[in-house]
Amino acid sequence: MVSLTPRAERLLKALIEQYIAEGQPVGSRTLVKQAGLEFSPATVRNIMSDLEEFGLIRSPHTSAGRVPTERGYRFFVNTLLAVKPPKTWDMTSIEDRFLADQDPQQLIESVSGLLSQVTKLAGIVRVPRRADVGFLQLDFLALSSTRVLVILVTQDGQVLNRVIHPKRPYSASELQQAANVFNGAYAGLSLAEVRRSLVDALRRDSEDMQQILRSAVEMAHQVFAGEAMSEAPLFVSGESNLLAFPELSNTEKLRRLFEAFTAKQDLLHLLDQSMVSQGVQIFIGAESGYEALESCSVVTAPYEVDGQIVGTVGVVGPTRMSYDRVISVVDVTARLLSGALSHGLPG
Amino acid sequence: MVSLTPRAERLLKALIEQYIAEGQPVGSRTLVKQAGLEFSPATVRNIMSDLEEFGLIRSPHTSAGRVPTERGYRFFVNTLLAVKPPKTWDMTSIEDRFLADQDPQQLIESVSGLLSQVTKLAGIVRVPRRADVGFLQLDFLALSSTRVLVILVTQDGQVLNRVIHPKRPYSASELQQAANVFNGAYAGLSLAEVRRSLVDALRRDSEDMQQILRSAVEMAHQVFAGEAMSEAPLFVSGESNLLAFPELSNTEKLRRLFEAFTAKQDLLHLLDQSMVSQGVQIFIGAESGYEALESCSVVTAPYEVDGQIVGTVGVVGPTRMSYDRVISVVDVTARLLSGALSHGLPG
DNA sequence: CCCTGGCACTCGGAAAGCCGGAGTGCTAAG
DNA sequence: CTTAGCACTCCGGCTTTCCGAGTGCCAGGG
Repeated sequence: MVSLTPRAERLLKALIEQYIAEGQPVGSRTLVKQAGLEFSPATVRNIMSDLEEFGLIRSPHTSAGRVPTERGYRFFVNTLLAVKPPKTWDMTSIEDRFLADQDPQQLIESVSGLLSQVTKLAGIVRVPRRADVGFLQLDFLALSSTRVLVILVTQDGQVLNRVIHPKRPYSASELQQAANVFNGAYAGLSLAEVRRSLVDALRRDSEDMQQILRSAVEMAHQVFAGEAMSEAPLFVSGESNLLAFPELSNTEKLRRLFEAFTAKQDLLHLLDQSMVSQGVQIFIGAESGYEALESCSVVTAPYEVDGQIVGTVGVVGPTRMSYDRVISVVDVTARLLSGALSHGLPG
Repeated sequence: MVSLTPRAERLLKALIEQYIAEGQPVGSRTLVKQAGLEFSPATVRNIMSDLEEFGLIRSPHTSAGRVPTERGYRFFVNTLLAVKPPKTWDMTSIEDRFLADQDPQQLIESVSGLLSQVTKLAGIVRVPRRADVGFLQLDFLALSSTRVLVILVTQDGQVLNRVIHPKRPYSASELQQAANVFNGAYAGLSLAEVRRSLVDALRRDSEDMQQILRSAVEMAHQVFAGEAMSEAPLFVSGESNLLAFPELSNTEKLRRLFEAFTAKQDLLHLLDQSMVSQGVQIFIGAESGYEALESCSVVTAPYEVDGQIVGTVGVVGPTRMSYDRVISVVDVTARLLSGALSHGLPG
């Protein structure tokens, strides 16, 4: 870790803040004026020279001002940034969203929209991979003589449904009974485990299985084999906000970025990393390790249900973003979401 | 309607096809070469001059070639275009999607992705506004003593669920009974009508209502009052495909367009229009009436369930798109979707 | 020793000028 | 009516010029 004189730190902070605000390389003169520094441009130039040696800033070319490097941003967020609570205006618009009492599921999905609206960047939310969550119960509901609605409820309150066409008609009471037997047999496992058990049970095809359980297993298998189970558990919104940033508006990069949003693969991996530790995490530029996120930063924070981390919320924007604002927004959103989910479930 | 000499029509067709393929203004010389015309560039210039007077083509500037106007595209699709069935390759990739037996709901949502993949443009799907579809049945499922999962099934196979927290605990049989009574009372109405009835029933608060129905009405009301009911019934995918087109890559237009995709309002109105009549509809450029879709065309086709139009599939791309290909893809997709939905439901 | 004013230097970006090419419109001849 | 020829236009790309912003360095002053 580099150590700078207090003056150099002050300067760097002012420079980065200025650059975040304006998006233009900032020169010694403007920096003196803007930050109200008590020394001259020449001095500033000397200090800048040092900062450049440390790799914290660089000049795009000889006679432009300086812009922060990724390392500069990193130093900035690590040691120069005092994260304040969100502006009251932001705060209220976030809280409003959580006041409306909704389904956990709907709430989670809406959070990405919330984040994008408040930060004017792209909001992302990663929900638990379906296969990983706990199985709570299954129910069969006859829609007609040939169609049965299978409802799968997970322990975290997600509901999955699918219509299947069983081989023979079942009466309502048969279905009821089948569900009861099934729930008894598979209570407490994770969805992935249930799926595995189902495959086993079908393969064994044992005669000793109750007839009714057999039916249930066959029908349930159709749900657990469905692609809904392996769906990428990621919501993105407000991608179009990123079009407003000139540093991203140039064709190829933008293209890559948007494809990353659609493919979701990379983002998912990134958010997985962020789930291992608590609190806000920040990936600046290449730190994320994904080419598509080259000149972007990602700010994430995990949220939890009953003390257990289950997902992540976050924001994607250009490296030149208002880290203090974004960090506080992401942080408070994750907290409120955790609260809303943990509050809503027990009781 | 303008009437052109066969030669002029041939020329126009060749010009538009060339322009769609290359995206560059096309001049007399290249046109002669490319289309293998048996007359000279000078003649072509004369004819082009006529076409320009008719407003079918225009030159971006004096010494560029000609590009089609919106009117030109319109004439092209109306009278010059022979819509062929999709290329076999497209066809198989479409059919593959429909082979996988899925939920109607999942199928519908996946179609926008399908369209965008096949056409390399943005795919859109409009599903019935929730409030308009017919009510089929409601069910209550106890998750815990304080949480009840309400499952709402519509006649077209959509399933809506929501967790509510009733005032007092209900036993499974009470819930069962409540659902039965409720289903009997509201069978056959549209969701909007059900909602209205519920509000009425709650307002009247009449003593003569069965106790169990009262409970059902109260719980159901929480579902019908939820925002899921009024959700914009529109799916968009593959927006990022549009970044590949140079004519759209210029900042502000693109921005508008993407905002239209997020806001959904305009697209929804447009698709509403397309639902009134059968078959493929094409909105070229300003024809749609929405500024955001300025240099875009929209190709749509309604799909039906049991002979009733219930939604629309479509594609959004630059006015310079391969209309023949896109039209046939949209058409066949709508047909297959109708087939899959109508096939799956009865039985 | 550090700060500061001064100065020469560099470089990018805008403006201006200069082709070359592609394409047109017109005209006159076949 | 078609076509070859020709003059003309205008865009795009290229170079040139110029200006301004900003730097680095140096020498003088606190």
